[in-house]
Amino acid sequence: MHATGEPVQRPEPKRLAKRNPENSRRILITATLDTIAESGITDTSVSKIVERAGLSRGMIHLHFGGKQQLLAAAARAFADAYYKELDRHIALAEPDPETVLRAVIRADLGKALLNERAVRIWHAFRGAAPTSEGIARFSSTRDRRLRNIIERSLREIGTGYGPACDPQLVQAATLGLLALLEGMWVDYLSNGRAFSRDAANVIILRFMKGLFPNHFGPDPQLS
Amino acid sequence: MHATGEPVQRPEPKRLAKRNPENSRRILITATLDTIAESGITDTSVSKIVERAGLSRGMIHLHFGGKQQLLAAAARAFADAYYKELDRHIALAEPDPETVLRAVIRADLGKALLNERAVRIWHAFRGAAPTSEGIARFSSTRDRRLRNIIERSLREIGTGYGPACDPQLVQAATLGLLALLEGMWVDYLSNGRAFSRDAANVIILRFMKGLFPNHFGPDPQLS
DNA sequence: GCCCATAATGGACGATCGTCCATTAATTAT
DNA sequence: ATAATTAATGGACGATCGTCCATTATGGGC
Repeated sequence: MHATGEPVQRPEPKRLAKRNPENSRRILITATLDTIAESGITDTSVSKIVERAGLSRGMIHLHFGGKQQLLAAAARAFADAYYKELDRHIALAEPDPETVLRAVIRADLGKALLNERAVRIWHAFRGAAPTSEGIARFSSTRDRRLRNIIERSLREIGTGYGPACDPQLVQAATLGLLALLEGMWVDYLSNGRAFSRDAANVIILRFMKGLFPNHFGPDPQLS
Repeated sequence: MHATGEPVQRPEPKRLAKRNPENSRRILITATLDTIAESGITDTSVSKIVERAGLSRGMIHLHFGGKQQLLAAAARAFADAYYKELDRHIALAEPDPETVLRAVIRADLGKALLNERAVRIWHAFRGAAPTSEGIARFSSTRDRRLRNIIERSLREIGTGYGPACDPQLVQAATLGLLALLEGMWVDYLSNGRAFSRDAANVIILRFMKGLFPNHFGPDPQLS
């Protein structure tokens, strides 16, 4: 026993985690996305992130310089993951333009990209983008890249409809398809349980066939 | 001069604002929506709201019971304003179903509903809805009501296409049109400057005409 | 003119926010 | 083996958060 009432200052032999900065960054980004999906971006705090990550408070400032930059990095990582999966599907479909578009639609509506976690994160970033430069950069990237992919494929398809084809048809169809995909994500977010991937796929194909009657027939894989 | 260094405790004859609780509620809701549009929902604090409203701190707790309920009330007010404008357009168009749908599309893309402030607020609420019951209630109201309006009109139009018409066509077209409208709002948010109301209108009509060839011909008011 | 119900005020409060940094420990270089 | 480098820690810090309430001002009913 000690004579004084003072508690013994036990140095507590701190076991630091293995040094692995790259891994720490990855863990922090994942924890950030998970927290946003679970609590919403408003309630995503530094404390919640580091607690989920199992790392110490200082890591965010050390590796990203601040919370805002971490959010931007998370937005970038999220966009990268989206395109990694999308590109995988597109690579299998090329070079036929209609097959590419079918693959894009199927991938965008697939479980890997369209799920509760992803759609919550997506819309949280969308809502925050107008007032956060760092987030906006990677929230708009998707549109640009995806739009180019769609537009290129549609232009190729459009040539098959001869010069009689309205030159604005391709642009209209590009914007419309993008809007349809976005709208389906919103529908999934709002209606969750009632949403059907196959039904959404069928609807989009119907709309596309309306503009390009010689293409986008019913998917044989779907009812 | 005063003998002591103590500043005189001037009672400062407080001029309270006129008593008008209903007006105070309205001012607070407007200030909330303006703050969300300007700073994003993450940075919308009680302090910012009351400062913009020119009212005192306690008003939020007094009139709404807390910040969360104020946000919910603001979401409801925003949805109400949307439908007030929409209903105004629909009333002029009834009872012809195609005219109603054209009015819905035109109203949804019009300056009164689709503008920078509105679209920022809309997406901020959308992003917050999954984790806020109060906001979700009035964020999904729009879908339900709008969907019913669209579905009813489309069903009426669909009958003109005889029994050969796929019974799922109406449902598909309803979901597709909703998705297109949502998607156009997202496009406006992301691409702001490049967005064209008339172009969006034309695109949606094209898509609808693809499903209902005897309807939704080019709007004579548009190029 | 007085009273009473209550709209309005603004500061106190503890909690939590994000940032920062002195310290500790793990790794690399010498 | 020792020094130098830097990843990792976790608490301190002031700022700001949202809530709450004692107090003050107001307007309608008597």
